[in-house]
Amino acid sequence: MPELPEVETVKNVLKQNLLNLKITKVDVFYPPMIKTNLNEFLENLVGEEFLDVKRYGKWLVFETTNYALVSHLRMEGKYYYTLKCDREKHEHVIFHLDNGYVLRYKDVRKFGVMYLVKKEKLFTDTPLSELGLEPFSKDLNEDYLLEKFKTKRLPIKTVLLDQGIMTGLGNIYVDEVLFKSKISPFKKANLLNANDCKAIIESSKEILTDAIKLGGTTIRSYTSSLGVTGSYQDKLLVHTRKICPVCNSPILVKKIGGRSTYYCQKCQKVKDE
DNA sequence: AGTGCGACCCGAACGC
DNA sequence: TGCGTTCGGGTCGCAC
Repeated sequence: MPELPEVETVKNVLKQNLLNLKITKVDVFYPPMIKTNLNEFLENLVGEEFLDVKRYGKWLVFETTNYALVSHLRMEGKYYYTLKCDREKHEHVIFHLDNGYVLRYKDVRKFGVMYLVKKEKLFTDTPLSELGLEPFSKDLNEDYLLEKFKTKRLPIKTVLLDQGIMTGLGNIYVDEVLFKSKISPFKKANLLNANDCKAIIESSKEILTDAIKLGGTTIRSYTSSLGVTGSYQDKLLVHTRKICPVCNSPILVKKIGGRSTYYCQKCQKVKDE
């Protein structure tokens, strides 16, 4: 389930493989995942060369000669880079390359999406325009979070999943960040103070840095795909755990905003409410 | 504007 | 064993 560390890992592997290769043909087998004009997607990438691969939040961006191909893996999207071969089940987009290889996008649940825009439209005509700050941004500080949080009466868990405030955290790492910050996931965001915000920022950076080093988290049994076989799952402190590693209390699981939330009732108390 | 929730998908896991 | 049901993961779109 790709969150920031998984996407970062995939990005790095793709970048190692794709630079300077040209696209000779594009196949789309599930058109609804292409959110910009389908014919332009099929035609405009032909002859384009991969110049860079970047990550913004959980989004992948392939920069080509003239275009930006924006790709979100959602929960199960994967890329494979292999010698040309037959399409396999659940592969929805195949980019043919000028070295005899293909870049294949596989997504069992078909939740992933792609956009193709002219490079200069990347931050105006795609969902990237809606993203908040990167966790590692210099502009991410207590004041920024306090300002964003002050109008939000939703649980902090829900607010940290809002990619328009801070990008990159998903269901797993949000639980980890709140545990490390000793903040209850139920606490209303507008009730957090500067110290809470500071803790969230520091925890996020530490956890994401650590997870990137380990190649991300692999919770479900993934077949080996490009980049996505991390080992951070072994370091998770609350998510999927039964016993709190700090105080040995049972870890509780409850739904917040429809999402399974793991937390320690003793270490993560709701204060000042 | 903020909030709540269904929709999008499909296979694995679960219950009977 | 076989069947039906539930669940999950990120984001969007709609209604209030």
